[in-house]
Amino acid sequence: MPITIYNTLTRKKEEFTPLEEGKVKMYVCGPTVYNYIHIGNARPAIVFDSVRRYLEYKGYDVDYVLNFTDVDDKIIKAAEEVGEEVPDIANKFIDAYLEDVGALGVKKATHNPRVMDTMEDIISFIDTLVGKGYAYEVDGDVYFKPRSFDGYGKLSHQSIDELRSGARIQIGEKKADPLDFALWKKAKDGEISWDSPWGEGRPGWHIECSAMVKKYLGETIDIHAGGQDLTFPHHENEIAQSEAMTGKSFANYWMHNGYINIENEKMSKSLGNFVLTRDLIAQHDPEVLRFFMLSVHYRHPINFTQELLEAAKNSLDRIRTAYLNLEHRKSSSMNLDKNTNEWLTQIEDFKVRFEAEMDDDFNTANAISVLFDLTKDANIYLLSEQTSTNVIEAFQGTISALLTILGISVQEVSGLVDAEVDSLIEERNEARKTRNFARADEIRDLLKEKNIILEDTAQGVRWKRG
RNA sequence: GGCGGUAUAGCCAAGUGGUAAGGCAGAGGUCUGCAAAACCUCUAUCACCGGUUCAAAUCCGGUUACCGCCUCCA
Repeated sequence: MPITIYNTLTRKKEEFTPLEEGKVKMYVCGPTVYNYIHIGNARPAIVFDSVRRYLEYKGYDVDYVLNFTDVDDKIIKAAEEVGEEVPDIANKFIDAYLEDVGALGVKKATHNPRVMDTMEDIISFIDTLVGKGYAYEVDGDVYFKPRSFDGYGKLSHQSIDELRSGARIQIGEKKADPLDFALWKKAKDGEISWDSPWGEGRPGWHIECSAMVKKYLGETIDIHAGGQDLTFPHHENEIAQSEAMTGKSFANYWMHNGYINIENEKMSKSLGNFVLTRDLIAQHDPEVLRFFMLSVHYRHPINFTQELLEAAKNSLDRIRTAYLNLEHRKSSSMNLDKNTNEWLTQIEDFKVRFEAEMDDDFNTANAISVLFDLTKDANIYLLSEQTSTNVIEAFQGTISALLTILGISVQEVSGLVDAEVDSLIEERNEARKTRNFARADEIRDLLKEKNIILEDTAQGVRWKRG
């Protein structure tokens, strides 16, 4: 089955065909590193990481580039406020970003380019655009002229004349046309700056991505992704810059994830309802947050509340509990032939169904529902009086493999507990044999306080951490 | 004004022509010494109006509500 991707450019789901067989060039717009990331920033990180994981699962070699915007007004402002240098602020929040998304199960990108390290490429990119007549310099600033680029508006599906009404010229800007946007900004006094053919200054926001894509992935890439709000103007401008530069198609598939609301309201500073990823994962299992994000289709808006996160935890626990119960059953299983092949075939079917859902524009919500169906089947299998080791292992292997595509672990707990706990469990077993249930319950309560939950089964006592 | 999104059970959420997946929460039952886990059963005329069709949550027209982008906010 081919993978289909909803392409913002065409507003249709399209069959995915990479430029080069077996390889995917993918670029995701990363954060401006001036603060800890909020959960709205976490969404694209998680969503596109799962896209990447699935592509890799399907055998593609994915070159995954995620940039850091480390030179920008907001960073300069943040640096001024705390009296630190821009690079120090950037370094600090890049580290924090990597730590946060790492906890969320996001794989490391192939490359994490930074603006400061790409300066030469950016400057020469701008220089070429000026030379080709797509951009012009005014008093140390350089602007791009969207009107000089034919396809402007094709991503956001806006006609250039409609856009005009929204555009405006801010004080201090010297644009010839309100639509023009900055490629290079002249340095203000004391501001961090780089030397260029137009004097001291720094790059505009959009140009970095065009330059980085070209540098790390080439003139045309397969997938370009980011948050919905980046469609216009950021991605539209990237297309204009890059295609003006190369005369070639910039990206074949454009993917955009939907927004997150907090308690049904937009996250905003004025409402004071920013939820930092860092704070959240300090209190909750980060993978629960990831599971929560993936339980909604990536293009749809998602509403965040503590209650919904709690519900997501309970949902994920259902899958994880089944995995642990399978584990417990392993020791009392043997290699049986009866019905084994039927079960193995059935398990394989779930995998096929899961893939079909992921093939359909990465429908993780439906893929998760397949995981629940698989879980149910596993639970039903565990009702059998006799179980076969290879079926148990097939269930476990499949649950684990499919969760891994989503970037979530089964959270295997070690089968060992400390000696004291062990002897208590042993004592309780003896107590139960002699029908001393008062003592048995006492021990169960005692261990519960230690966050160890005992469950009696036909195959003996089973324990897990609460 | 331009472009776009969303409206499905108490809650979350799939589903774009063939009679409503899945999860959470809740109720009853089975199992259990009691629990837990699990299993079984139960809970929707899909925002509203009209149309097309043998058949619509799904297509068309209209209405309402909420939201996003058009301001370097993922």
